[in-house]
Amino acid sequence: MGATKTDHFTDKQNAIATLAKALGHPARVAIVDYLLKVDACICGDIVNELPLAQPTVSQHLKELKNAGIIKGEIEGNTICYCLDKNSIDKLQSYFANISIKLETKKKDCC
Amino acid sequence: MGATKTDHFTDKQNAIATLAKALGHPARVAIVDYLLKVDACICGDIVNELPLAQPTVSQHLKELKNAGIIKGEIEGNTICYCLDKNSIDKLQSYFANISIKLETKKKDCC
DNA sequence: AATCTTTATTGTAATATTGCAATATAAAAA
DNA sequence: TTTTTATATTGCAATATTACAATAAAGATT
Repeated sequence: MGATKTDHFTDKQNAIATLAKALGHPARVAIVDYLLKVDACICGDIVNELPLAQPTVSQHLKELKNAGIIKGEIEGNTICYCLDKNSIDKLQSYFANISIKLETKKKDCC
Repeated sequence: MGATKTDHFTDKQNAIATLAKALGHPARVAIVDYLLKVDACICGDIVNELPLAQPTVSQHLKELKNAGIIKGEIEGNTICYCLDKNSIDKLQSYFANISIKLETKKKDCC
């Protein structure tokens, strides 16, 4: 095998997994960090920021976009990619909820 | 190639990527959800909860543990795995920070 | 001790990911 | 229009992931 059985899990579980997976590579975390650092969407020099070749960066951007972490399109000679706050918030609230529930958990044997 | 160039990114980026990657599969999200739902650490029936064979579940648990999402050991006939609040909090604060920064961002072209 | 129960490990096949060179595409500049 | 600049796509090789059958390991039960 090797293919993930996504149809056996809930939509929410699949949604979280998709978002998390997109950030499961340091290059993509670095892209997110960069998009956050530069207070603009004209980010044509992501390639220069990363220790990766241009096609590789382009591929990572594509995956971030497919997962919904970033949005935007290219505009002429410059790309215009922004973080999608909606997706970030989904992740944030998912983990916040876990954290709160763990806080009030009685039995903690580990 | 195929190997990730982890040495070219910051420790924090690698740390976030490792945690996110561990949750980048719906089965592992389902395991986290289950560990949170059952208010105890004796969780010997995770296998019955998931649509996966026992070795596969064991492997996913191993990956969650390696990444630091869960902690614990087996105790006799029952496993005792708990969520590691520290890791969850790392993810939560990472995304919360992004969300806050996005909130106050001036230029949003997308 | 022999058996049962539970989890881990090994081996293997199928599939996915990562990375880049080469090339294509498309808008901007000359 | 030609050239430049910036990004995307294709094709391919190396590696990683996913899944499970078979088996091992180890504590619990009889």
